[in-house]
Amino acid sequence: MLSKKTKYGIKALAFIARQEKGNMVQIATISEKENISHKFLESILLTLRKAGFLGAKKGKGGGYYMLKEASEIKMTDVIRTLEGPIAMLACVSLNFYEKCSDCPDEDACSVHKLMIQVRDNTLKVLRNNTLADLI
Amino acid sequence: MLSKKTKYGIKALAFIARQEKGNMVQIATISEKENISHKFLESILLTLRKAGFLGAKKGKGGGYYMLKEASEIKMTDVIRTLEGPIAMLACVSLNFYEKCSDCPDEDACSVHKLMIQVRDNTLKVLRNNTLADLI
DNA sequence: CTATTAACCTAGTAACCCTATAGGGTAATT
DNA sequence: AATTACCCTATAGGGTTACTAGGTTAATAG
Repeated sequence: MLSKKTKYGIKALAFIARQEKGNMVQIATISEKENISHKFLESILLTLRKAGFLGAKKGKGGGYYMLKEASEIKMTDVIRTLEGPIAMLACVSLNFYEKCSDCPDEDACSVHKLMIQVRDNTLKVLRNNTLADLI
Repeated sequence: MLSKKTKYGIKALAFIARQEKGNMVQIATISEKENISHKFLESILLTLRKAGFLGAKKGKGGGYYMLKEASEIKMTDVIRTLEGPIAMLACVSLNFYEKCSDCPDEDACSVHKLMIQVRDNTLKVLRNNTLADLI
């Protein structure tokens, strides 16, 4: 299950992407419109800015804005930034791989093979969807 | 990410299904072969028995055994029993639906639509795989 | 130059869940 | 009598989640 952090982050990104180009969006605006706690959202947007999805400007008239076109932002990248691994098991994760302590031989593991199939199908969906598709 | 409970449960089911028909498998055997804590496994197998996947027999020569053919056990059912929802968000779950507190209109939610796609693809894989496919 | 605005940053935190571990007793079967 | 599942409680460390509090820094308006 996705954490609220991820869910809120995606909704916030979509909100910003819906604005006219160059427009600044403030935390408070998103917080109100999307029913997200102001402080929690603050930390989420900071993460997204540091990951290169957003730019920010301080002071009056400041706020957050898109750095790229929404169509260039793959949902895989957003979710990996906010949530971490997309795979259901660390031993089948492409970006967050970890060996299972209980498995001497990964290739012999029945669960492993199944979860690779699930991962591939999930990735297919998330790679084909960009932020633009959510708007 | 899947919990260890689910992972262990699937491995245990696969282990039992690999035996000759009618054979009893004891907790201790699975625990040793699959590197799973005996007590933890005990509670997992109990869950699986109560859910109707396994039968059990007490006393000498007792143990767990399959109640159905492995090919009749869909992975969706196993995972729902052990893990709960398969969907990434409760608001797109077929069996464990819950409304999101922050969404006034589900159909307008950008994340919702995406997660339905993910769910459908995941379900496709898990429904097409039975326990027999893991062996 | 000052006040205001709004993002930045560091902590902290309460509640909850995960992954067991431990112990003990009961019930059924051989 | 021995074996093996069943069932209950308790506990405990570690981690995550979803925030909250409060101060700092940068930009802009007047």
